[in-house]
Amino acid sequence: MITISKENYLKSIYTLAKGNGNFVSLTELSKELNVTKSAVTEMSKKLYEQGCVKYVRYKGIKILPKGKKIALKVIRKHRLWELFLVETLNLSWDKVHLEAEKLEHFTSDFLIDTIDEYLKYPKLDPHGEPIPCKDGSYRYKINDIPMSECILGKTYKVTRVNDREEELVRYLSKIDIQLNREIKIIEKLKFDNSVIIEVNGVKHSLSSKLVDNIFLTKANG
Amino acid sequence: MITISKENYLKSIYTLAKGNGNFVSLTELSKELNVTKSAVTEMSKKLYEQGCVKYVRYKGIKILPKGKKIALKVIRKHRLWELFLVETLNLSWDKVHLEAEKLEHFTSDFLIDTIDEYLKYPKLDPHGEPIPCKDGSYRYKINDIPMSECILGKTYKVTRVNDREEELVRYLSKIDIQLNREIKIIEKLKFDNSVIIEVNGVKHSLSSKLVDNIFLTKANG
DNA sequence: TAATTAAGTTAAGTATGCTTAACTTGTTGC
DNA sequence: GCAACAAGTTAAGCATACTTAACTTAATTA
Repeated sequence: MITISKENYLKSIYTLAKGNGNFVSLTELSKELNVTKSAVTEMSKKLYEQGCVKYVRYKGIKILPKGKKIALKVIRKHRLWELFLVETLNLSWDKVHLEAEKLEHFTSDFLIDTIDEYLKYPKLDPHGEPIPCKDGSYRYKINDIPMSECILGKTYKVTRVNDREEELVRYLSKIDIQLNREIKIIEKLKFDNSVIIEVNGVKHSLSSKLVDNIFLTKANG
Repeated sequence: MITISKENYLKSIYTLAKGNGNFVSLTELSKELNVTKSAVTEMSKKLYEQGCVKYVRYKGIKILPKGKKIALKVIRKHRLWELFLVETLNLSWDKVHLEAEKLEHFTSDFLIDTIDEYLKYPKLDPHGEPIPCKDGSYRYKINDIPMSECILGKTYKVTRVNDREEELVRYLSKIDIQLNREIKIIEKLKFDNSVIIEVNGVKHSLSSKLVDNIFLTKANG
């Protein structure tokens, strides 16, 4: 039986491995899911028994095709819900993550396919994350870099933000950053890894944590 | 803590008491919720300890204001979801009940209020059931009778059907019965409590179980 | 009124998914 | 190589919400 808890574990394993299918450490997982390491060990064994993951004691956990399929299905539901709520109800992009986090587990395949069709098979969710297709493939390939890796003085376009950090998204709205907004990298401070950027002529200092969760693409021209 | 299971118990207690606040038998509840009587006994004690119900051993269970508030909130979420899915995604009225049954427990007050506003504070769901307001009151008072109590030869309008019976709703669609459709009571068979009706000039025999779940109002003229 | 039956209760047990506490394993720096 | 520490595991225990089986209470009816 794939429970809601298992869906969440698989989603986190897939996400933390960044789609590479790498091993994920159990400590990392426990932090992501806000549970103890022992809870993760226990669940790892169950997911292994169900053929969803490869689990090597003292090493970590790695997603397998069966688990990946489940993870992508949940991610698909999450991102389509986010976009649907923004599109139909005009919810702001900082409010949809938490709602989608719950709805994703209680939506039939039929309903999510209907939503997909209604939205005309969109490629990206409101935070710039690609939406998996019904068959588990992506309609869009990510091609951006975290702000921390950007080059000084250049101008970029914001193409993706981490929706799991509600406060981050809310703060970005506040300083008038949204998807496709052009920003310029003014300064990168080595000592705390913060970055100073310019948006619409206004300068802002972004902490290291913010900088790791904002993804950019080179602006055309 | 009000869990999903408790929400479902309270919803059923409220519904089975038909809003009168009467005692509900535990056997009735166990059938409604598809659990054993012992499970109901156990939960009754918990709901009593939380002040949601009055529970008298060997007698039954009766909803209290605290429990009623929770039940109405869940019912509100259920019915608004049903209507929202019909309105935005064009789902048919026989497909929305099961979806709403899950979504109702995972929808924030903020989200459901937004949906309520989007739908312009509707009075009725797709099956003709009144939708509770945010404050727990009803915008609409039911004023119909079950088909079993209708008078021979008269013409009525279908104003409400029991959405919990998916098959019933699907069958009604099949014989072209929808809300506000006019039907005429042709014959009532005593021996099995079935009723023969006429819809759009076509006669249909409806079993006792169907007849108990369809509610009618006298047609004007 | 006593027997029968339905309704309701209790006790013991199960699965899931957590926790804490004590432990083992693996890795890293000196 | 080994001490120190982080990572991971194990064991015992808990809460929720079920189950089955055996029981008690209440209502019905002959």
